[in-house]
Amino acid sequence: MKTLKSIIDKKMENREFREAFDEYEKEFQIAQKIIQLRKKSGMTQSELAKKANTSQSAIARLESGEHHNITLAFLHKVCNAMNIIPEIRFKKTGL
Amino acid sequence: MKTLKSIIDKKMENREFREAFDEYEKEFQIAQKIIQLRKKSGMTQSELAKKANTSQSAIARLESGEHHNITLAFLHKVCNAMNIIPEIRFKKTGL
DNA sequence: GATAATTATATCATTCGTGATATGTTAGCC
DNA sequence: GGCTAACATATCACGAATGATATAATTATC
Repeated sequence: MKTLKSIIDKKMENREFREAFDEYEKEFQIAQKIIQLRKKSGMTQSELAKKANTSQSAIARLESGEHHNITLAFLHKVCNAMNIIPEIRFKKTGL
Repeated sequence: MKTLKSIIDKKMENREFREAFDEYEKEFQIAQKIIQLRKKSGMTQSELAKKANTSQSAIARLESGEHHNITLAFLHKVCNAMNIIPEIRFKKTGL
């Protein structure tokens, strides 16, 4: 029986796919976190955009998690508008 | 007497300058960390570049800390080549 | 000091993220 | 239903990061 999991597991054996998937997941997590933080601060996308000197569409794009190539400058800018500081830590992988 | 610190402190009163400075410092920290991790793994810039599918000049640029607009994708790529995962955490500022 | 290895800097083309605007979609409210 | 607010999506110009290459500068080794 071909479950979705079995298909993904098979794909995961491929290094490129695995890395792309992991990266995508991380960006998605960032997107989710941004949404969470924005709602907690009680702002709409437009309000946050204005405070961060950007556009509502840019915020929507960030929160969509589709583009996994955001710049650190942009992330900082958005976070600053929410009184948040994004910190980066470097951890060893399992390998 | 005009010390360097007094001049910087004065500039720090300006919001834009302060944010730019803070951001610059963070990028510089990332750059330093990358250098540290690369040396610990015993690779040259060229070796790391090859492993990360980029160029030696790109690694040098990253490590120089001059460009504070690196993309997360690029950071991930370089880190992956060192078996490192960059994690992002969101912290509240003092305000 | 010469030579080689490593890193820094410069330049250019290309790709891609961002800003901006407009428009589509959805959900809630009257 | 119509209306409004909030969010999603599309498109385009522009600027900036990246890839690539070459070359200068630095460091290490002899």
